[in-house]
Amino acid sequence: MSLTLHSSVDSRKDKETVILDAACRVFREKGFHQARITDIAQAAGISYGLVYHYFKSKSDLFDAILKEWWTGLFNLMEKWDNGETSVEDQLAALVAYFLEQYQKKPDLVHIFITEISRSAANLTPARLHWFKMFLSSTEKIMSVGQANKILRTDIKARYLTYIFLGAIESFVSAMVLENQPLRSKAQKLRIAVGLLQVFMNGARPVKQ
Amino acid sequence: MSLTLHSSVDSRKDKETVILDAACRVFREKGFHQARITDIAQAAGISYGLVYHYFKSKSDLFDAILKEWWTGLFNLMEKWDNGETSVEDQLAALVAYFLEQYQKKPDLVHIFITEISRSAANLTPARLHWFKMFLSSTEKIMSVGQANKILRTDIKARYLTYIFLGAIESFVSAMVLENQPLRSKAQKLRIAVGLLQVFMNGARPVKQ
Amino acid sequence: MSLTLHSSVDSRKDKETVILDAACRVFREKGFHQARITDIAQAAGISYGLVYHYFKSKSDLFDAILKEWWTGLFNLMEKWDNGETSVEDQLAALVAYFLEQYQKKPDLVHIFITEISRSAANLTPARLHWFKMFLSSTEKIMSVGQANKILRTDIKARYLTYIFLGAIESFVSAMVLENQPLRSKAQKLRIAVGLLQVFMNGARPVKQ
Amino acid sequence: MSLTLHSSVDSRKDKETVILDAACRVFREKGFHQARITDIAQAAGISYGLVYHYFKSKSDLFDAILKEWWTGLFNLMEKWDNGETSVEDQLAALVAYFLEQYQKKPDLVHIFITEISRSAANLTPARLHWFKMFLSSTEKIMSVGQANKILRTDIKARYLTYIFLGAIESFVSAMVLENQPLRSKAQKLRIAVGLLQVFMNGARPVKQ
DNA sequence: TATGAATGAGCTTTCATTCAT
DNA sequence: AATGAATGAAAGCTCATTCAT
Repeated sequence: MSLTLHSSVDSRKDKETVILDAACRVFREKGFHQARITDIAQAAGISYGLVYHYFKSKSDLFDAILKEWWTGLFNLMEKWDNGETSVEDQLAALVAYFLEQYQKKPDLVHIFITEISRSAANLTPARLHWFKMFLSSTEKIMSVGQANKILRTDIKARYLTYIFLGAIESFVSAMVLENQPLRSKAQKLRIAVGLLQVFMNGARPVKQ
Repeated sequence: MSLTLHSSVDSRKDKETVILDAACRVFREKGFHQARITDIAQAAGISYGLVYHYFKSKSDLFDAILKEWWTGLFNLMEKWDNGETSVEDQLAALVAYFLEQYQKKPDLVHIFITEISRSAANLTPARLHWFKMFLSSTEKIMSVGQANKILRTDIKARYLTYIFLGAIESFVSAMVLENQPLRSKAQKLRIAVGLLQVFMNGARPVKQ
Repeated sequence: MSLTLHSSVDSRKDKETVILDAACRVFREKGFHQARITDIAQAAGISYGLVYHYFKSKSDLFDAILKEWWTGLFNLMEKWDNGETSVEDQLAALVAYFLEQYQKKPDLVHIFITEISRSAANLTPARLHWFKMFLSSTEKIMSVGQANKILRTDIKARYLTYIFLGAIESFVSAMVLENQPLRSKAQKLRIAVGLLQVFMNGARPVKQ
Repeated sequence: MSLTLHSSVDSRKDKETVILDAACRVFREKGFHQARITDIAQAAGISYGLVYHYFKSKSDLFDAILKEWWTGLFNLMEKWDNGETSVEDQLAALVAYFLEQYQKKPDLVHIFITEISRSAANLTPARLHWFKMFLSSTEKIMSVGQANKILRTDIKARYLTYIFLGAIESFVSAMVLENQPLRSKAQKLRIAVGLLQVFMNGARPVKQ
């Protein structure tokens, strides 16, 4: 009996995951507004009515997907609150997070880029809140980098933030568009290092 | 009489322009799919029926907006066919085009970025065609830059293209998001130079 | 001056006729509801606004077309009120009227058949009124024919009416469909005679 | 359990039938173009959205109605391919089919006449295809009748086809218009025989 | 849990009609 | 007389969401 219950709970989690994965795929393919619940249900191999058994609404389902993204990201960033991690390491860790996520869930990264980062103007208040928190945290890193003279100061910290995220996003978008998989750990490292190098080179202080 | 006729022709053009401008604004605010004809008509101060007097459909209206963008861009790029312009100058001209357009029509630039560049996966065939032509042309510039040893070759020309465009887009997106106006010619130049510098620095060949 | 006025009146008539002819063509091609004022104006070589200068509405324009039809038909039939014309001659005259009209204005006949005769269930009260008057008059002829023993009585006069008109309509429809012109007077006569013969043969009293 | 499943399947069929019947009624009353989905839904006692749950579009719904008509008709006619049925019997069977259908589904017959037979000029390609097949098959019967000297040859087989179908249609139209029900089998037979007689008499070869 | 029937708000588009010029 | 800009009612269709089974 208890086994049944347990497996039933697991089954709930499993089904939720199946739906979330399907939704991820469909949201990435069509975008939030163009994605239909029917599409998601079909992709998950269930009836569309069942989606509402697990999620309150389309919006709710979307937020559940985003939650995964933000949880991972803020878990990572809150470790830096003690100030012991170098700017380079923090930026490297950010790049690494994007690439790791891209490896595990490319759709999730793509959704973040297109539906959040690139659509910031139209976000719901809750979604905007998380995004702004993320921007602020990244901007703080840039400010420290400027204070430490490893980043140029003739471009505002917020702009450096945009450039940095833009570079990551471009790279990832490109890989999505080209359908490029991240095969080995080595390859991931090489790209991460290259990407960071391009940014740090580009953003290093100019000799007057 | 000729004046009347002339002003009548102008009136049609004027109204078309009013609609196009309103559409530009609304498409930027809400995105193509979320923008309603009613919104556009309201923004233009006319009834929704009139939109269809000037444009065949919502899609047609959108294409009319894009046409302006592509016309300007390809007019610029076809001058380089003779091979007499340096890679740096071509890239600088591209940056300048984006910034100039952003100054004149920030919404247009934003639409290009969000609806074309960042949504390439869902474009209509016609729209994809133009975008791919643009990508190819830019990639060709990067290839020449690599051949001339002013751009690193450990990153594929197509990826350099994405990074370059991504940097421009990030910058412009940031300005859109921050509602940052481009006040003086000097400011525009400074940003363009800075942006190009960041890219060229970041993308310059690595000493082995 | 008076010449000018006169020619102006003529010009009004002319333009009205042009519109009526165009409308006839378009109504026949598309049916009343599918015909657009724009189509008619285009067919007439004028702007759609001008149609409303000559006719109050689309419905009004349609009625103006029908008026031509009914006027001719009732002009013909009222001559028979004195009872001096034989049943055969009356039926022959009816056939002749349809064929003549078909020769002069095939579209008009087609409109009568499809929009009035075959759509009797949906007519406006005014249009239904005229149609019912025509049916009654024709039925009266059939009744006389039955009384005179030249038409079978085992089929109600009203049904004979439908068959008779149905035969004419079939023939004319066929000619319309096959795009068959009525070339000579002789040909017209031959068809009229044949058609009448088919009906009279078919409808003649059965020997018990 | 199996009962529940079965009744569920039935329920889908039932609802489809309810919609088809309602559509039949409305299409007959207003014609295809004037019939609104709302009308059909109202007639079926459901919401308009549900119509789209069962049928892809208004056109699709219309075709579903026509399919019933053509299926019955071609099932009947393909039995004659072996050439063993006499011309009279074939024509009689056609008349009978129209009358039987009229008895069961008068709206269906009316729709065929007004929307297909009488509107052949504006049919969609698919609809025209079926209609032309039917015309050809009927024309073939007439040709055989002419070869067998039981039908006059001074009228082309195709024209005889039009007259024959026109006679049936007139009759049926009349019954529709007069709201005349077909009460008994005997009555149906009498009308069928009368109708065929009228045609065969009218179309029999003329003695020279 | 699971299904899909049922609903209706909401969107694009068409087109008769009006009216300023 | 003549044009076509302007309006808005009306219709087809989509799809998130609810709910009976």
